[in-house]
Amino acid sequence: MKKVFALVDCNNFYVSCERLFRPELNGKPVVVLSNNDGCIVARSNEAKALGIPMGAPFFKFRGLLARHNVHVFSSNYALYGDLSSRVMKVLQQMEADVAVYSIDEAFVSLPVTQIWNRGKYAAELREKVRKHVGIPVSIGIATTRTLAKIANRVAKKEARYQGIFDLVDNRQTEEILARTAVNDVWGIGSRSTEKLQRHGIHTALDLKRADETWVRKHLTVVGARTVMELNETPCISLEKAPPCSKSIITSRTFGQPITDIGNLREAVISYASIAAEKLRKQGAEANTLNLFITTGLFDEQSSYSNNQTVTFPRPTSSTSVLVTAALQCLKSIYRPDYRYRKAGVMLAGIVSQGYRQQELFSRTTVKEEKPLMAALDRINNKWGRHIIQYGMTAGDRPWSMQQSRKSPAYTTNWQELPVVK
DNA sequence: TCTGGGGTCCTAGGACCC
DNA sequence: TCTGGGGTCCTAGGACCC
Repeated sequence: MKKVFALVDCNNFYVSCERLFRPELNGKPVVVLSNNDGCIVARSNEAKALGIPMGAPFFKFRGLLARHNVHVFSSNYALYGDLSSRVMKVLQQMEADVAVYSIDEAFVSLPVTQIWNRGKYAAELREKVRKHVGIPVSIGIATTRTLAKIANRVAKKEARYQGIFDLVDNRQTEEILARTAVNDVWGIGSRSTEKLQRHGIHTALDLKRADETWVRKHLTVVGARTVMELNETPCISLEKAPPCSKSIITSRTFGQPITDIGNLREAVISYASIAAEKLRKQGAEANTLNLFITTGLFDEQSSYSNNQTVTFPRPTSSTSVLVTAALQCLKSIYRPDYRYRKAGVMLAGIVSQGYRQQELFSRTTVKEEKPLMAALDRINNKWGRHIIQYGMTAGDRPWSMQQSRKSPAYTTNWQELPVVK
């Protein structure tokens, strides 16, 4: 029997999270900003209706937002992450095979027994999430993930379907594909869209019927897979539980440009520490660390970017080792007199600790360091990130983020619990 | 003044080996 | 005139996603 996928996608997720604790904002225009209050990354339907595009720079839309009384929030990832895991938990309780795809989306592979009953099953899913978490979701159902994405768009856009749309054995399928622009197909970005349009392919239906060899040649196997998926042959697979990620990046744009190496060092220490924490959370260790610094893409004539990689003699997750390596990199690529805007630490060559090969000759300090790192993580978890930090000086942090409109961490910090009056 | 952050996968090309 | 022919592994860069 054919598999059937349901793509469950939270509606305007970050906005819905904010509204959960500010119900008076339902029906009003709301947007959420990226780190540093840089871009608009989530919009309520009312904000979309005002013509605010996804990813728009905040400063360009300030006027419009003010004129229409749009509520603006800085991003609150502690809140969104917590609500996301609650949504995913509800899905997992439905005896389905759940592949979490992003913070606000999951592909649910329907249990065989529910395939004939899929409309009802989806409605039940949707209701459970609403009741237990309070976040509205839309569900698209189809025989491949690419088609489920398209079904989800329909569910979201057309109110009459009440948040659920089913493309399995649907006679309207071709009509819907004909109405879907090719750049709205999952996996087709702007570059591919250009190529396809030049070749006369404008809609999802055109792409479905496109010549496979041509697609393979110009869009590689990735594009060819998309065509197969449009033709109901599933070939994009997702790991249910990825063992551990292949790379970890921690990078930020600074609150203000930095020239001083002292400030840069502090930012780098902080990013390396966060990356090390992420690594330990997965029970993993990394082989290499890469540090990059840049003056930014939109900058004046004198721009400078550089990066450097260190490879460790053996994989590590120790904050002190990673911080030391990052600082060495910084020393060798730092050039004075530039206005730096961003820095980042990237860890790669990641292996889970269990897989690490035994070493014969190392007189490691690992034994003593493990409990230290565990204690560090415990304390920072309990009291908030970076209560304890490596070699930081107190005082100004010109590099730290600007987030002037952040909502409280309602669900993850005892100090910020919502109060019922 | 002001344009995010964190990932994945694929391909081409270089280095190296026999 | 006319450079061997495969392999493998690694890295950088492109494209895409949310």
